[in-house]
Amino acid sequence: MTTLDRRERERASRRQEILNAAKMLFAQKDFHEATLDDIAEAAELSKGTIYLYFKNKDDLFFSLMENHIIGLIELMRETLQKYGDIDTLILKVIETHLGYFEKNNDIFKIIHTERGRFEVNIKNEFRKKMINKFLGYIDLLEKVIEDNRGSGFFKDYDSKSIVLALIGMINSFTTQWIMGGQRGSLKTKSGMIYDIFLHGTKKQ
Amino acid sequence: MTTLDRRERERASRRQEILNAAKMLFAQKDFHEATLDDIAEAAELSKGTIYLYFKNKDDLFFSLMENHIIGLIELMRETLQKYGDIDTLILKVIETHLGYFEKNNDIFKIIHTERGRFEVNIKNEFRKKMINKFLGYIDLLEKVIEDNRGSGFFKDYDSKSIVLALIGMINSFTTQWIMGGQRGSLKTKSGMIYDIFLHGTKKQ
Amino acid sequence: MTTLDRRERERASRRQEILNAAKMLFAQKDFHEATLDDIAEAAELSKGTIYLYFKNKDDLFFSLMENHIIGLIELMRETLQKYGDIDTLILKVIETHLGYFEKNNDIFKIIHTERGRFEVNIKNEFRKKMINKFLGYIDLLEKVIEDNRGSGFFKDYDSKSIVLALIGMINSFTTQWIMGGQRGSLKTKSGMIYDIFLHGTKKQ
Amino acid sequence: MTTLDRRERERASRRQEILNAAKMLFAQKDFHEATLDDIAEAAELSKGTIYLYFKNKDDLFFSLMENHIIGLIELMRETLQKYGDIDTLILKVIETHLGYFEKNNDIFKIIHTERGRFEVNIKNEFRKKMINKFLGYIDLLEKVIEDNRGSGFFKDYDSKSIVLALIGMINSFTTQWIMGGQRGSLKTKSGMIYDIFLHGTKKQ
DNA sequence: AATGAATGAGTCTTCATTCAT
DNA sequence: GATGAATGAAGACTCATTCAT
Repeated sequence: MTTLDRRERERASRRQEILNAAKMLFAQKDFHEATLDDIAEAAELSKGTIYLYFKNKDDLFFSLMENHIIGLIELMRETLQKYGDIDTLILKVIETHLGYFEKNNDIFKIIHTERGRFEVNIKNEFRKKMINKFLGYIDLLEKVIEDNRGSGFFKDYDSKSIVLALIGMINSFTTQWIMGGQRGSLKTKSGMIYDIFLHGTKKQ
Repeated sequence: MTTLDRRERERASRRQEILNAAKMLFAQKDFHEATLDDIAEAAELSKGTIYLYFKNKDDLFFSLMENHIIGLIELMRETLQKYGDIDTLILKVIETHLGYFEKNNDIFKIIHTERGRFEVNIKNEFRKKMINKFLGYIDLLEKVIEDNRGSGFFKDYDSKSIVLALIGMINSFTTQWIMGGQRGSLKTKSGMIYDIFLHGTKKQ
Repeated sequence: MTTLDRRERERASRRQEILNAAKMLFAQKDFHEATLDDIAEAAELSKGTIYLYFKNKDDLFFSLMENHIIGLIELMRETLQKYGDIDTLILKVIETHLGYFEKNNDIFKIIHTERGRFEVNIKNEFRKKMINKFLGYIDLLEKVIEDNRGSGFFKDYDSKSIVLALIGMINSFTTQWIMGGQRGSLKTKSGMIYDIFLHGTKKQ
Repeated sequence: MTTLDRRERERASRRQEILNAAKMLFAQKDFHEATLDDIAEAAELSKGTIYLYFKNKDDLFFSLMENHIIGLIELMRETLQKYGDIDTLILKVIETHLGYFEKNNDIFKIIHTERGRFEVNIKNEFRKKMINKFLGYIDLLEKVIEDNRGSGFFKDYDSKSIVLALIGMINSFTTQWIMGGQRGSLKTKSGMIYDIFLHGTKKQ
């Protein structure tokens, strides 16, 4: 079935092209301002074709997001398996997170622009699915804290709060880096974040 | 000029009614989904009237934001003048910020939903003005750090980074509180944020 | 409230203009082929304006139909009150029906073109409402038969069947007249229909 | 030429499959609402293949109709040859017509739904062809009347009118039967229609 | 012959903005 | 100043038709 395979591959690659075009546009304009005409033009496809690959604009948008959240979660999972020492682990978590968005800064822009939309107003199914993916990521990090509770490493705040503190800082620096025009490497901030977080949350 | 005064006052109050209606709707929907029809109806005014008070939808939106950022800055200024001791000051800064958004959670929702729009993609004038207001707030806090550098209180990271770390954490908890349905008082988080921030950024 | 009255009247007349334009176009093309652009242009209005008077295309279409069915029922009611003698009554019923569609032949075209659509496939609410209006008309005529049953005038077939026979013939001739280009007066057929129906359904 | 024959036969059967799928769908939806995608799926064929058998959607639709009108005409011709006595003949004509649509009620639904389209607004060639087929059927029945004029059986109305009266009644009952959900046999109405028509059109 | 991916014109509908009253 | 009717540009989505494989 080589023909079928090829067709399958072509379909997948076409889908990817659309997602790439969409990524570019959603990073520039916001959801409502990026039109399907724009996206089709950027993908060098006709508008109708997009509907062969995605049910509608929402589907396209959330597929894009989902893919990337999944990608980030995968990457983070790998990191978590590689390092045992909690100290190192935290640094690596920060680096992985920053690294991912340094590389995929378009996606960060989109998440940053649209996140509020599905966090605050959960109306439709797509958004609900989306937010669950996000929460999955938080959960993953929460477990890291939880698993290292015994070591007496962290203060007695609940794990979710500890994770929120970390994520909050990371996002803050990422935003800053994006707003400043992505100058230099975002990863250079890892050390500082690590330091502040570590001393901030460590049992004295 | 009592007549003029009254006219002036009436005009201002009308304007405020529109802003209130807009606040309610932008907190529920998102910029593009909240229509001027909605807002006019909520303000119990005709759509055309809105254009007598605001140049267009963008102007209405950014006036709303601007008012509140100014309000927050005012409030923060007062706080800063009241407390001299850096230790106490930091706690009070956190409390003031959390307190403001606990009270004005509609505005936080809007900022949270729309922030990305003017932070990441600065296209039009309104947005540029907006972002400057935000930066003004950051500057204000930066100065607090700067003014207490001599005391050897803070680590040698640049002041902006220290502020970003703090703001990032605060936002993270505020988002969490909003998403969780504003249960309890947001201010209860002040202590924890203070603790983490303080130990995280303090010179050992 | 003369101003309100005038506004009311203007609104009603505008609505009527739209209905007239719609009538013209639905008589020429079918529901799907007559576009809102066409209708707006014929009404010398912008497309958006139509939506100030009708919820959507379906609403416009069914309002048009409803108005006319109601009009026909009204007219028929008046006829029924004027004549007591069953013999005359039947002739007048036929004349009224033919007269109505001779005058409103656009509407007959539309009903004839679209009737099947809501008779056979009753999906949406509008269509359900529509068909009920039609059935109301049939009911009205059934009652005429029923009320004259005692006189031993009609054969013992159920009233609905008797009415269906009559309506069937009337429609057949109206269609023929329309297809033939509305030449001459449709009402000239009354006598023949009356004759065939009367002798066909009369008790021997 | 056995190969050619087989190919011929296969082609014909494929064509028929498409027509059957189309019949099913046009009976459910209406010309514009039944899409070629639907039809292709129902026929278990690719959309493109339909275009190898039919010029376009109109062609498919009218071929379907044409086939059936031809079928009805054939059937009626056979009936007409079997019975000599005008009395019996009329009953048999009614039974044949009702029988055909009882069996092919999908087709009746379609004709009922779409008839207006080609009867009232004759625009394109397909439709013109269609209407001529219909008129051919009327002509056939007209000839029956004409051929029995000598016998002094029918009133002196023109034959077309007499046929229209008959067809009108038949259609009226068929519609009723379809709308009522095809309960019982439509043919049971033959007697009544025959009775009303006979006495209605018979010379006294 | 058969496929089904691609097309793009065409449709309904929405909504910020204007303007006569 | 206030109104709200009218506008029309713009957007998401559909679907008959074509064509390379």
